[in-house]
Amino acid sequence: MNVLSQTTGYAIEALACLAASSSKSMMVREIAAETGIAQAYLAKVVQRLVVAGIVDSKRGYRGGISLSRSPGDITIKEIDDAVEINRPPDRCLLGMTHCSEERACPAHDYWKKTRESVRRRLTTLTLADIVEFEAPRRHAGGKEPSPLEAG
Amino acid sequence: MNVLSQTTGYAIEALACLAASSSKSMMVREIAAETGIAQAYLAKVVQRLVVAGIVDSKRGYRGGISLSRSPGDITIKEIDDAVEINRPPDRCLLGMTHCSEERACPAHDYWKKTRESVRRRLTTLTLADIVEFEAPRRHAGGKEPSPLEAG
DNA sequence: CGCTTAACAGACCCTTGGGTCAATAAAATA
DNA sequence: TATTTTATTGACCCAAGGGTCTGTTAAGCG
Repeated sequence: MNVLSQTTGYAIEALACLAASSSKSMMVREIAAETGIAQAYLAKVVQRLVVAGIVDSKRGYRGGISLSRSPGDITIKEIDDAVEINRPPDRCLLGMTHCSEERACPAHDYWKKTRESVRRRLTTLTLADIVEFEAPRRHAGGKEPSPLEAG
Repeated sequence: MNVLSQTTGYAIEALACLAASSSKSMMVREIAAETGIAQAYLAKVVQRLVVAGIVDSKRGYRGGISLSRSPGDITIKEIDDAVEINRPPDRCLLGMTHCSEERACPAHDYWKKTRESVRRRLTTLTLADIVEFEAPRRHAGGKEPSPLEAG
């Protein structure tokens, strides 16, 4: 489990941005501009979300991406699983390579419980929670003036 | 904070091996053989422990390394700090890059508490605990018990 | 139809952690 | 003193995550 990667963080931010938008569909370019994530890389991340069925995409003129479900039905854990393709197995808290269920380290049970707690948190937390939580700072205007909004 | 690196795990295993040994001093080569850690790399890891003052070293004939203090006085956190030279700052649970004390993510407080709990655990746990915990399997006879042994 | 547009896909780059290898420095001993 | 021995140091190697760049495909529009 560990902590979510920077890339997963991008996915969450992007999806939150998409969910908070008034328009159902957005271009990757717009999301990149609004979140400050590098566009080329975000495109790759989004692709994984498409494959996982979390977002729908449409190519070409007036294309873009949109959520395939309601934000409340998209869990953070799900996003993480979609992005973190072939992730390494859970690591021992103490970094010991031979630590396992049969051959445990002194912190094994403690860490197992902690991981479990985190996992619960991630399966409980949905995209809707993220959006709601970020709502205030969105209204505050944010740091990036969002050049596209002016149209 | 996150989880300790594989390298820190090596350091812990090596120090535990050293602490459990009947002889006060051991050669890096011996520790490598006993723990299964690659000798050349272990030498580098040990070096950091020397610099941090956790182990003393003596070069040349009949040289080797030894603990500078009693195992009960060496905490896991301390070992981690010694090994993890210029470590990156704590990351957000959700991987969000802009998450900070002022601009928190929905899991920020939860994760802060969890990290704190882990930190306490690591400052409490000492090398002596590791040794004690591993004592049984040490008596069981070597690293790979070789399943055939039962015969 | 051709043009434009935006998602998609692949090759490539850079940094970091883990790891090897060869040379160097100091301590004991013959 | 020469030799052996072991820690120490620096150069280099490899894989993975994060990131860029250059196309290629599929939509809409005139």
